[in-house]
Amino acid sequence: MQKEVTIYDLARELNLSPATISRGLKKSTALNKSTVQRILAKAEEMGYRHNNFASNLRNKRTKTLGIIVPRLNSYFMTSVLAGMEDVASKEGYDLIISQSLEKSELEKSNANTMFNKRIDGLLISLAYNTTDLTHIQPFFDRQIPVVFFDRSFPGVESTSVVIDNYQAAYKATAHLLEQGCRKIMHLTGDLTRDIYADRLKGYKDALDEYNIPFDQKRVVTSTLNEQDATNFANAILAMDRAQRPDAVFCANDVSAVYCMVQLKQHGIRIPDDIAFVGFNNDAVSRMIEPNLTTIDYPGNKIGEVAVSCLINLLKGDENVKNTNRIILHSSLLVRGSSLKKK
Amino acid sequence: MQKEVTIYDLARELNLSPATISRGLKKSTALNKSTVQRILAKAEEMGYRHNNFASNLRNKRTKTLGIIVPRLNSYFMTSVLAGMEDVASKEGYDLIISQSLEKSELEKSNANTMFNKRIDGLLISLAYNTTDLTHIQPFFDRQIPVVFFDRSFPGVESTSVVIDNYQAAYKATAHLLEQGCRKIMHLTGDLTRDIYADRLKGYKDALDEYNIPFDQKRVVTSTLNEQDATNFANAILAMDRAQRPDAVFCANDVSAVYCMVQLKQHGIRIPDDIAFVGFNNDAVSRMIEPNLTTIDYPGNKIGEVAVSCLINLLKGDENVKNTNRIILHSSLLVRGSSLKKK
DNA sequence: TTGTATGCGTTATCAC
DNA sequence: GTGATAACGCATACAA
Repeated sequence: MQKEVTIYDLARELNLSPATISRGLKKSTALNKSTVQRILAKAEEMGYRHNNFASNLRNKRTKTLGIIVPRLNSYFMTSVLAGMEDVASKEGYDLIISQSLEKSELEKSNANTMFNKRIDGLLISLAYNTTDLTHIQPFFDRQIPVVFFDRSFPGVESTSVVIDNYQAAYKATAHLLEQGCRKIMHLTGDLTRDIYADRLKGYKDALDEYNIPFDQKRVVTSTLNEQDATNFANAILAMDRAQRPDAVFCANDVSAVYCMVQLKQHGIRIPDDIAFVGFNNDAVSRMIEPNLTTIDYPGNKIGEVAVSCLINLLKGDENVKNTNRIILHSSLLVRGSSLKKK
Repeated sequence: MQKEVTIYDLARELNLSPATISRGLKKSTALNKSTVQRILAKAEEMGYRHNNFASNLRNKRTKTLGIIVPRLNSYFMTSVLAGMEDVASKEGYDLIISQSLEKSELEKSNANTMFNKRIDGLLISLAYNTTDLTHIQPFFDRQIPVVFFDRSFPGVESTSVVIDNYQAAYKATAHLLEQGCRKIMHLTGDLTRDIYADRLKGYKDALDEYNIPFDQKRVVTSTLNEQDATNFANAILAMDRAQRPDAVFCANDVSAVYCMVQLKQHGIRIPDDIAFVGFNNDAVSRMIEPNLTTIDYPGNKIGEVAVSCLINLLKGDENVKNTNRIILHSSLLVRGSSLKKK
């Protein structure tokens, strides 16, 4: 281990006090411009590296943000993280990232770990089956700011950065209705997650707008994974003609794709027999044939906004503190899977 | 900000010295068992949290490992990270994760950031176009251990955790040959990355084994992304019948899938006209029809091994220091895309 | 087995 | 403008 250069070394070399060096390094305006220049130059020359630990110890801040996500393996999540990393690093914050793998248990344990690591703030997108926020309570208790993104919690006092899932689902469903579909099924996730509840509501209201009676049997709740999507497809295949849907609106792209694969293997033509709309604009939506119509929304932006928001909270910004929801724009990308030939 | 409990608080409560508390907290065997118990109990009771910063400052270690990956958005990478997180957290290490997005420039800047954050060790999978290791030199200079995984660098003195890409590619190609394919094309990535060079070699040697002359025109280098895969497919479509391949071996699944999609849209039947083999066992390999034959290898395991290795290095383990490559097992998963009907 | 004293590198509070 | 000093919380060499 090589010896590290400290402010004392710089002080000695420049015949200044460590205090002055410390100020110079952060370009304090209370110092002579020329002094600052000399200090910066010397630091560069001697290969000085700021020591976060001493600094954190002194400041009682860790300059670290914790992130808990359900999974990292979607294009959406990757974009979110990229956006977060971008803003965070500009503001000098580190990120600690962990996955809950959609399990509430793991989410709790991750939150606990982060609490013990004394992160300055937490960014979290909830797991499927998280039904309470007791594991977040320690953060609330210590006034450590928490920002929810994408998957939030109803009625929570923290800020949430989300899209208008209701609106997006409404648009998706209305699009199918415009294509002439009348028996539209909806494959959704756990309805305790507000994003899925909101999407269901959008679906319902669109039907209502077109005077199609809502039918509970047309809504299927699942984990949206490969197995469930295939099961869902099999259920459709088992229906008699009169029952069969002429369209399916899935709450994510992955489930839509697996479902389409299964249906196609059994001779269902898409979109002629059944039209499809997904959600997320994942890469897979462009791999399936026909390409999947889906809802696109900006992961990057969500990440950027969430971190900015958190950092403003850390700075004690009162405006942010009173902001409950930040809603970002989403749009419908129409592709082959939902375009009925006229 | 609530006041934190320190070892001094515990010392006062228990009428012991801070030194004893410090020892007790790490269950030093030099202490009375009962003393340790009392300390642990009190710590629990008072809500004591260990302060990493004070500890790191004292120890001159950060207990943080840096990870640089090309991208986070594949199932493989997610598995690798999960494996890394698992072992690292068991050993009390934090992870800082960053993406190079396949750009050497970004990789350099990330490495630099991590160097300045004083990570104890670095885990890196190189970007496509990284041709030198000058950005890693500072780590070598300061004897900060570096472990390469998946994508390594030829001739580097550090340990690498990889699979036998040569063997895997050999198996993949031999499988196609056994299916009766004779005009096998290979879509590969940047050949400066040894994994792609090795795969090419495996492809060549398998051909050789079957006495098929190697033809440079049958090998296409690309970035393996959506656009390149589609272009590659178009090039195949533009060939006259005699030239057209009867099989394609792609260096990853994503390119194979995009290529298949494009070919299918132009009436090519898979596997009858052209058989396909990919690499990675990504989720998309099971979304395409027919399902893609691919090479499966354990991301989790690679992550676990890489971190164990790095931690042993940090402990000064000489055996690891002298280990140049750790090679993990991979296997061929045969699926519809390469199974010619007899 | 436990206690004393000190330093890790930085920064904030006073001084001057 | 700049300097002296203490404090952040922990861990270790040395004493007892």
